[in-house]
Amino acid sequence: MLLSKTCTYGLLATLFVATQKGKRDYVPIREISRQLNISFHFLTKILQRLTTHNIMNSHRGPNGGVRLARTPDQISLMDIIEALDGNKIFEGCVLGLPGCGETAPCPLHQSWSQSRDIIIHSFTTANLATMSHEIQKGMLRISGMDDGLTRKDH
Amino acid sequence: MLLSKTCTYGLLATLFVATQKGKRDYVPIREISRQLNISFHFLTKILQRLTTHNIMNSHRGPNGGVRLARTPDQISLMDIIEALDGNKIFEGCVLGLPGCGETAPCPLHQSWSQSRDIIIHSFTTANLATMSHEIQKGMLRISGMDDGLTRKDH
DNA sequence: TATAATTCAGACTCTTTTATCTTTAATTTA
DNA sequence: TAAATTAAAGATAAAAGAGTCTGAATTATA
Ligand code: FES
Ligand code: FES
Repeated sequence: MLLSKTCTYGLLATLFVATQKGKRDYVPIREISRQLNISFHFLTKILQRLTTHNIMNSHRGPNGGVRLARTPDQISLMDIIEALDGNKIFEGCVLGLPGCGETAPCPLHQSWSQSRDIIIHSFTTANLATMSHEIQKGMLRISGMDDGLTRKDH
Repeated sequence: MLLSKTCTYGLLATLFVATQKGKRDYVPIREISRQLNISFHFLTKILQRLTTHNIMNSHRGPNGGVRLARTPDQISLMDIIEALDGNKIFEGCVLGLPGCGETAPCPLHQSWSQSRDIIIHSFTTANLATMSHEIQKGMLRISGMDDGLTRKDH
């Protein structure tokens, strides 16, 4: 997998929170967990990291939860990916050779670097504002990942 | 990482064997291990799997080792990737949602599926024959991955 | 036939990722 | 102030991936 589970959960949760904009101040983690069918405690850890990376704000107590720390148009998908998976996942040679570059390319370099640039570009330019609009219009989905398993800790 | 370590080692080893074409019949795994700085026992397991998938032939005893089971132009990188990482790594939604497709795309579907097609296409069309030629001409490299660590089991 | 070279096979360890559970601290509301 | 709600923090467990080790089986060759 390109992205870790931690990262995909973090992206989905952030997108979900973005769609809740205006409905309330903070979104409880427990509700995100239930809506997206992600383990509550696992999700808590992920959102903690997003909080320390200044992507989310959190608040305890009744009516607490998490909210976006910045306006949605100032948060790109890449921000979230870097916070959770680090900024090294797109670096380096796909074959593990040291020093990926044109001077000493590996057999896959040409095709890989081309794809990689496309991915990086789209992840960097895609921000939460435009995406949450499309989600709200029903053009994109962020759920439907129910795997039939029941989790105890929702 | 897109490809597992098992898979990258398998690709490098196969490319190395392809460049040895003509020099000898079978290439000993121990020599591949030394040349590419990959743990001998780990590599042995990887090549066993390539043997059962009919990508390699193996031979025991003195002058034994592995060789390509088919001519290099009949083995694509995708053959090796599928044998080692399975054919599911390019399937499915990058966000883990069920049923990746145009009818119910996730927010990343557009950019991801585009890059994915490029990668799949290049891995499928790239075969060992053309690559080993370029490696032998010094245009592409498959080694240089020495990480400074000394492995005990070369 | 003895010996050395080599793959084959399985069990085992170590590390990282993923997930769960429990306790603590902060906050609101009544 | 008491009770309810919620995130924070930490300990632990389960699963998968990566790597190691030992011994057995096979083969060429002297
Ligand atoms: S050198 Fe291998 S991907 Fe660039
Ligand atoms: S639906 Fe997510 S990548 Fe296709």
